[in-house]
Amino acid sequence: MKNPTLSDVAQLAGVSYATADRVLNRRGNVAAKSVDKVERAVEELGYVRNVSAAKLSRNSQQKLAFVLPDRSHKFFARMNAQLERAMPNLKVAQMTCDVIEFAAFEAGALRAALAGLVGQGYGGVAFVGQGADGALDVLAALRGEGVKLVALVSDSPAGSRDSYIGIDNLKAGRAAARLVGMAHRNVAGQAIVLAGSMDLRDHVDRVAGFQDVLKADFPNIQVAHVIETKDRSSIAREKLRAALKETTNVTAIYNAAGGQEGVIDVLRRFVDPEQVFCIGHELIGPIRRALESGIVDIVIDQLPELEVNRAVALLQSLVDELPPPPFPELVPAIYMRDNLPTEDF
Amino acid sequence: MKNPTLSDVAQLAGVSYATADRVLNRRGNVAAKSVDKVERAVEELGYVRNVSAAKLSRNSQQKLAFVLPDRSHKFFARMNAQLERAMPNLKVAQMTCDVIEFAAFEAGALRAALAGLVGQGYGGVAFVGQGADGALDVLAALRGEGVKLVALVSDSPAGSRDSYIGIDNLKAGRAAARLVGMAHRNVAGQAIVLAGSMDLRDHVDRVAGFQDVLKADFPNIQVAHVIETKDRSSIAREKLRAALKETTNVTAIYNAAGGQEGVIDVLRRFVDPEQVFCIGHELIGPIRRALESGIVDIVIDQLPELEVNRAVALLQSLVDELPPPPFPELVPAIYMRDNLPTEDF
DNA sequence: CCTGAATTGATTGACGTCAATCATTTTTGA
DNA sequence: TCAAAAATGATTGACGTCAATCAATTCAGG
Repeated sequence: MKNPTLSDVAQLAGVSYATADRVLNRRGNVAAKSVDKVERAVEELGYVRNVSAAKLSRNSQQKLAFVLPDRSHKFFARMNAQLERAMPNLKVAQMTCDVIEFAAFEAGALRAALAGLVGQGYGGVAFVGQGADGALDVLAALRGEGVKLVALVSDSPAGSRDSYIGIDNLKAGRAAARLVGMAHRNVAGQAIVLAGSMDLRDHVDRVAGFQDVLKADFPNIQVAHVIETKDRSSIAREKLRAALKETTNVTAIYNAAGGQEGVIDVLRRFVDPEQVFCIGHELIGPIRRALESGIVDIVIDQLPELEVNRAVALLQSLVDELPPPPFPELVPAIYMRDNLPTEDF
Repeated sequence: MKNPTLSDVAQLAGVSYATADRVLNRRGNVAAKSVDKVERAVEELGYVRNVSAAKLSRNSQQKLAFVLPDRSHKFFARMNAQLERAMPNLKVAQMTCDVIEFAAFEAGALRAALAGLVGQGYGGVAFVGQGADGALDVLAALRGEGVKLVALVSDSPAGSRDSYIGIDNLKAGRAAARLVGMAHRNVAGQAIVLAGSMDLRDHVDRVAGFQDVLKADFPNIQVAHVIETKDRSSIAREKLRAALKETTNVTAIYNAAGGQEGVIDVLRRFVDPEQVFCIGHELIGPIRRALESGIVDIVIDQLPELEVNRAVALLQSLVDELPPPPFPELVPAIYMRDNLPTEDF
């Protein structure tokens, strides 16, 4: 009924409490055969450390940090808001959480933000991996001092973090293409694709997935343009407008990028929603309204609230050295005007 | 830096530790003005109970139970498996979790299963609410002895449980209709709808949502039949076959029910996938393969693994009287052959 | 003002782990 | 075989809360 304690383990192993403790907390100076005896006893009793007692004894407030692009990007504002909602829960777990914002798409900004965390005693850090390639040394420094790292939304190289939480962008792009294809019903047409930057792995993946499926299953839909917007509305507006002018029979627009206001602007003014199937990413205010009014047909959303929840839970288990929660694969929502969430983002 | 303790609260409030304790743990026999003083001090210090210390002191193994339809239903097998994966995490939280299976679709089976839990000292119970109408008295009995209740997948009446975890089936049906409509591109056609039983709220909602959207936005798609299958493959097979025979120009099939093997059978043998847009619910083995082979176009999945995770987390917070985690609205996955999860269910 | 009831104060052992100290025993190597 | 090194044992205070006890004080009603 009652869980075994470390004393029980020691007793069964035939060693003192002190030795059992040395084994479990890796304090060293233990003979191999003692380690063995203790481990066998742990196994036999199914001993698991009483986390409550451990935390209480250690009596340490763990510090977490979330390093996110500034919240002027509405997508990251959603993450920020969710983090805010999670604060009470973090508090009862005896943790604090700082949010560090950095200028998105500015080279070196992530690096600088992360560098500020070195030596500050953080137990875990979640960061949006966009631009992490230029921060590998800082990430290594953090890990070196025992900080647990979780990449969010956009992955950083495998060796540089403990875990990644984000969607599979290749699949997202493929799904987008399938939906476009379905909506065409074998009618031929031209598609325009927008991406923030072909330097960003996320966007590259989405575009690649999109093109793969079109090529394989819907050959009569051609990708006429792949536009780079740098996630800026003004650029998107101009380039999309130009592309529309020089292309006949545009039947689909896939915006794999963020910052969609510019795209919607053009759609609203120059495009017949009946003729053009339009699909984008991330449900933020303006996009939602475009969806509701029929200008946009589908929005793929990576559910940042869910990602934040997972990051928090994962960091908690990492810093306490507990087994990670069994997360199923993260699958983005596909929103239409008919299944929008009740809360507005 | 360090969190305030109850002693700090007592001191600030100008009462003894004992009195502060009496207030926080509702032990009674405290004068109103003392309660007030303590509450003000709590507020001012931002005191939150140290959960680790509380759990340690109480030293109680909490018992949870999940009451699910038997796992011969592959959908519930998925839940079962996820629960299995969550066991280590429950163990470190000093909790145990029993899984009680009952015969699905058998009147009284849920009631009987729940009745077996009364007086057994459970701290929290999650149950699939299908058929809960006949078990309201047992639910009341459980709540009466302090058991926290969470309805899963299918809700039970609002007053009979603490919380509900499941998808919005109306929205799911609406989304299904939208996808069907998109794929028709203004071409007229006939749709066949299948449901397990029109007594089940879930299925009724899905069908209603489906019909709503068709009526409003795609009037040239008619619902020719609404078939009740009792979630049995044999019935689905027969009735669908008959419906197909007597209907010309069938262009869509929406299966809102579980137990889809029968439907797939018929599709495989008698239906041209090119002509008929087919959409169903819940990604289980056979459906997945039908999706991959092009017989089924879309599967809406309510992500039972996620639901189980939430139920576990929610029950934990309920039994420990902690603030509930900030869950965003649960949105079902829309699977196509292109965005299937890596793991097979 | 007195009495019984209500309220408050003071204190304590337990919960299981951590982290430390100090003494003792065993092992190793020259 | 002996000294140094390695390993082990024994013990302890702290962590913050819970749940209990018992004594002391305040309050209400007659």
